[in-house]
Amino acid sequence: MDQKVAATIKDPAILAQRRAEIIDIATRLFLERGFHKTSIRDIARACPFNLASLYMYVASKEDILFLVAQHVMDVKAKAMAEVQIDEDDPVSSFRTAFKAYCHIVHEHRSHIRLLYRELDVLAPYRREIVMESLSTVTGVFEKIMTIGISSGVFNSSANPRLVALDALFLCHLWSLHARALRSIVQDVDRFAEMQCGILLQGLLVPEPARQRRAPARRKQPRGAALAGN
Amino acid sequence: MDQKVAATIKDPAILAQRRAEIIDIATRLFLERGFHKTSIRDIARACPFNLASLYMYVASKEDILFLVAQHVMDVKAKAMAEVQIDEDDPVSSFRTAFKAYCHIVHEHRSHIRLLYRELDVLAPYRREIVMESLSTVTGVFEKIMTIGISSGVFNSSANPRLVALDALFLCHLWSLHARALRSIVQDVDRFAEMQCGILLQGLLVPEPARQRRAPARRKQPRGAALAGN
Amino acid sequence: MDQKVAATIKDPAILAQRRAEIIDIATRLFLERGFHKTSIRDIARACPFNLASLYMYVASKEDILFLVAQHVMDVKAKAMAEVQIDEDDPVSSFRTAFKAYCHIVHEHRSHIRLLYRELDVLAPYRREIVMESLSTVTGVFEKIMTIGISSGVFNSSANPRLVALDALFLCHLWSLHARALRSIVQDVDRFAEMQCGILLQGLLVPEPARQRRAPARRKQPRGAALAGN
Amino acid sequence: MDQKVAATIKDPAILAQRRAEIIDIATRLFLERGFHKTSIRDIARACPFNLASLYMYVASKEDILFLVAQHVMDVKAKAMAEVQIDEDDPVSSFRTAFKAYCHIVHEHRSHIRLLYRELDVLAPYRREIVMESLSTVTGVFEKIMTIGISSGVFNSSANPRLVALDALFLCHLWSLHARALRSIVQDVDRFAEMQCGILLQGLLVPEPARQRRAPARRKQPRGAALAGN
DNA sequence: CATGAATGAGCATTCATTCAT
DNA sequence: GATGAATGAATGCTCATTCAT
Repeated sequence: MDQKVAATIKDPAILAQRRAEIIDIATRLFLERGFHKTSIRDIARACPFNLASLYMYVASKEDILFLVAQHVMDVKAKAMAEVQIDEDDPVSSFRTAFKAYCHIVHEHRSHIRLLYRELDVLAPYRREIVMESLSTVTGVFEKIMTIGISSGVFNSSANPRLVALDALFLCHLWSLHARALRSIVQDVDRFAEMQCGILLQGLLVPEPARQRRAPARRKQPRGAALAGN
Repeated sequence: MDQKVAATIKDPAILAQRRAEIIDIATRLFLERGFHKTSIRDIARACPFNLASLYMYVASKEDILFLVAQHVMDVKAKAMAEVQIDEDDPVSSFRTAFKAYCHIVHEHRSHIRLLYRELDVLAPYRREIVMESLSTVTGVFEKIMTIGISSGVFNSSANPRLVALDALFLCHLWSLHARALRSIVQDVDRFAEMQCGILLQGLLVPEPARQRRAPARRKQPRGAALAGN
Repeated sequence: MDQKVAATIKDPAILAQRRAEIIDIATRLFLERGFHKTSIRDIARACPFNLASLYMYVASKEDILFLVAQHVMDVKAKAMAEVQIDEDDPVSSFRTAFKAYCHIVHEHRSHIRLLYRELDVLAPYRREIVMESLSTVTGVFEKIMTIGISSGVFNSSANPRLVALDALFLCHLWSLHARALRSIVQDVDRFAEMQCGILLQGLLVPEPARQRRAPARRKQPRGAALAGN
Repeated sequence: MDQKVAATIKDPAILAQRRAEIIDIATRLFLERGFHKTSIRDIARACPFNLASLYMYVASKEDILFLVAQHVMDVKAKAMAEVQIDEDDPVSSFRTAFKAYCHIVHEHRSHIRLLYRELDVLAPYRREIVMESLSTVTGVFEKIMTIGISSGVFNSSANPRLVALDALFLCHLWSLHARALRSIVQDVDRFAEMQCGILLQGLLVPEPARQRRAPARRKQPRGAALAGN
């Protein structure tokens, strides 16, 4: 993971350890004040080594952001990789994966916000390297979708990759629009269930079961309709 | 929209015109290099007036970002307000609104990315002012949902506000992950249709039509899972 | 008094009135924030006329300080000129003048501090013009001294002009070292008396009356000696 | 003396040397053009190091003024501390101290003027730190006065602290009003003698020696005037 | 391998003053 | 005579980075 980031130091063990420290400290500071308002001096000050030394493990401030971004993605990917998924039952698999990812998002909600905010600082090729880590997550959903479609459980018109992306970002909502969501759902579990329900069942009531109450066209929606959920 | 941003100038006509120029230029530069890497000097250099004059129309660099953000939101809100929606048919209303918003997002895709990136620079109270503009869009979806639910077309278990937020965000995907999407869908129209399809119909094939190929292994009945908790 | 300050305006009546306004406002602002931290815009903002108009009555920021300084000196000089002095009795004249000037200093203590602080901003020739106003005050003391010396009441070895300057500045102490004085004397009246006493009587006990209590050489001064006053 | 002024540098020797250079240069510039008209760039330009380096030794422009002020006070205090004073003879002690301080004032006359002018720029707590150095000087006079009073040489009605302040200020006159004094006394020595004479002996001719030429007109007996109230 | 010192380039903002109308 | 708009020139300060030791 550290390829692409040049160092003046030779010993890989020291390098790894120092970088871990840098990542840890920088992440904390970037979260607190953002990338641009955190100076390299701020980072060095919090490090157990010198500002000049820092430049032995890292070649520029951008490098640090890259390392931090990669680390965040790594942690998320690993967490997702550990989720046990029963491939035999696509529906419950989907649910499990969705809920799991929601929890991961919840746990790293500020990191995700950080990435959405600061990733554009990176050179395009690095941005892409970071973004590619997403495939660990989308891959899970894609696989489930493909299985589900071929087994006839999932709508064959749904594009697995698009659905995977949707799933991913519907979870990210919890991090990106926390404020707006707070008035709708209080905890992640409920959020995960609701989102998953919408995604799986869709909004439409299935034709046969539908009974139009129309011609009702009142502007004021019925209390019951709103309270029903 | 210009309230909350102080100016040293008196003539409102000049103020409006100059600010329009500033917003235009700043938007372009912020998109190119980001807010922090764009200096006030860069902006002034591209303006037909002096750096000191710039401060007659705007009191700080943050003001400019605020103006830009408000402008972007305004344009989007106005475009959305012009969409004709037939309230009698919630489903087609939803589709129309969704597609319309997708197109708006498409047209302003870079601006939206800008907002996601730089909004955190603003003072919280200003961030909120900007975010409140979203209600113009979510409001449309919320209303459609409420009508649809009360008329029995939409699933009564769906929370209108959450769905509205989902719709919005599913459209934003087009802006935020254009790159990842490019390999899946080529044009907005198709994107809009697919997303709208997923949202409306869900991923599950309706029970009666389904023929399970694999041996059933459900942990709990599907309906129960949604209604439960 | 307004000579030496150029104006673009012709009508002397308007000029005088406007300048009076400017002096008033500028004095207030200079006292509050000092000369350098008061911008010409600050002054104009508090004026009933425009910043550009201000430049019709005054040619530069320095001009304003000059006007203010002259005004302050003028007011003090006039106040001193009104003091009734009985030339027949030099001692009581001296006392009266001293006390009167102490009160004037007290009344304008912040203005005096302002002058001590900011006068060096003025071009030397202007500084001198302002300083010359002091002669109104020193003149009073000089005259009293001269009379007193020739009538044998005052020590003929005392230089009238030096004494006059001393008297003046011993009064200024009240303005310049207010802080240090606060723990010694509370009100001007007492201060005036004490200072005047020292100046008139000197510190030495007249030879004939003196009785040395020596050889006492204790490091701790006697409580009585300190409490005696 | 350098406490209270933060630095980014670690080596105290370099810090001390650089600060000495800064103090030296800044003092010169502040004297020439005043604090506000001297820019940090002006100072840096005259320094053997860079503008950015300057900020390694000093954290703000105010710091520099503080350092300069402290230095001036320090030098004066040290010079005063070296004056040999014979406590057995308060009168000659007073004279020695007074003359010594006059010479110190003479040597640093421009620095004293600088302090009177610019000290108000400092934050109050720093102004106080600087002013407290005055006690080194006033302390000397106070002590002499106290001894002199208790041994009956000095007028017991004189407040030692006020006299100390007066002595100080009467010396400062040489710095603050050099111009006005030039026509009265040419050199410091003569000035010191005259001032000291006035202060010690007072203006009044002792009663027994006095021969009034004018008809007496006293409003109240002299002694009463001093003791009264 | 480590670090203290150093710096060129840059930043947001302000201000006294002028001038066309 | 009055004023709104405009600006050239500074100002105090910061920062990512380098390099001699």
